[in-house]
Amino acid sequence: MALTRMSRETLLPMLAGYVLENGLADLSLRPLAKAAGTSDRMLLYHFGSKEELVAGLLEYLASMYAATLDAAFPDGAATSRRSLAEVVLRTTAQPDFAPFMRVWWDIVAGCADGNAHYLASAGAMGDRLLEWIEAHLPTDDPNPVAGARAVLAVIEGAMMLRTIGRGDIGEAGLAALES
Amino acid sequence: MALTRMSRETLLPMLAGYVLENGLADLSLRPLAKAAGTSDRMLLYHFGSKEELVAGLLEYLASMYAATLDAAFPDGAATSRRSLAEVVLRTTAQPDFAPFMRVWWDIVAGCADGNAHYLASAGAMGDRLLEWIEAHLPTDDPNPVAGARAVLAVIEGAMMLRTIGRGDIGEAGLAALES
DNA sequence: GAATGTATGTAGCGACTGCTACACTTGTAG
DNA sequence: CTACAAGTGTAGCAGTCGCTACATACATTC
Repeated sequence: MALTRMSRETLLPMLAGYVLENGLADLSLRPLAKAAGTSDRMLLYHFGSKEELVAGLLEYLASMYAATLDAAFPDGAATSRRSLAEVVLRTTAQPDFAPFMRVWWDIVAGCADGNAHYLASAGAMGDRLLEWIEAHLPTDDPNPVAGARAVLAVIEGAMMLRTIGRGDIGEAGLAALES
Repeated sequence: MALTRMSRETLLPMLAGYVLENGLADLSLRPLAKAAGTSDRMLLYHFGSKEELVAGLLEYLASMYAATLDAAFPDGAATSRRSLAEVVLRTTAQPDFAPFMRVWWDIVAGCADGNAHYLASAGAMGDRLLEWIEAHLPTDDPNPVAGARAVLAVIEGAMMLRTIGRGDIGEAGLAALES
């Protein structure tokens, strides 16, 4: 019997795993605790309240996302804005990415609800992706700052369209990046 | 005391009003019924179950959205793809539109969750907006089919970025439509 | 060895959830 | 006038929610 002491740090990865599988919208403490091998009582002990737990979780997910980004996508500069967008879109379409996408839209919905924690995390993740895009644009891109924003907007739109079952529209929309 | 008989048809507008104000994610029957001047008991009587009620609600919202679209946006063809996107983006940024946006992201999150009702409604709304865009492109657009898809992808991306507090990125991303 | 602070289990609170049973009133049709 | 279906109020079901009270372990410190 490994009576391993738990802390926020040891718990967060397991909690994140559960959330990635079950979404963030209907999160409740008891099943979450069970999945992490503890009790709702202890989650509240470590985090103080559900709200603080979710806040910590979002921060953790954002850092996890930042760490994943470089690993998930190939290195080097793309040959064009459009091909860069295609790479990102193709990668996020992988089944491994689906859980993260599901949580992502929960976060966006939370932002629309005015939740400050959600806004902070979503903003951080958006900024992180923008940085990554800007760093991977073709080296001869005439305007990397504007280009990265154009690529990001098109990518996010295509992702949303894919989520609502209109992936074909999103892919056709990539043509916007042809200059 | 107007003991007006209620039916799905008379209820739906009030239910939609409540949902637009309170979101779709945490919808529960009792407050919803109260807002509509009835009881949870009667909502279930008229709709059979919460799931059917929500399905009817989504259908109603989709039709409401279709009807609103033409009214909300000015008539006539735009002068460029970009200016068309700007009009849509500016219009959806109006405070009147905020409730609908909030529900919209709830619907998208529901789609990511795999809910078929949500997928059907979201798809219908996406298609409707695509049609509207295609009809309002500049008359001399070389490829309206592709152009509408490009505009839609950029718009939706910009809307999402605005929702997560990165409206500036979205606006800069409109540059993708400069050809 | 006593005291203290950290960690954990059990049990339960009040509020809320979708939903149902049952009785009652209506409006309408025969 | 009667019969029947549609509509509605009251009450309550079993379940879940976040959260708390209380008792208890254990490890460290004095």
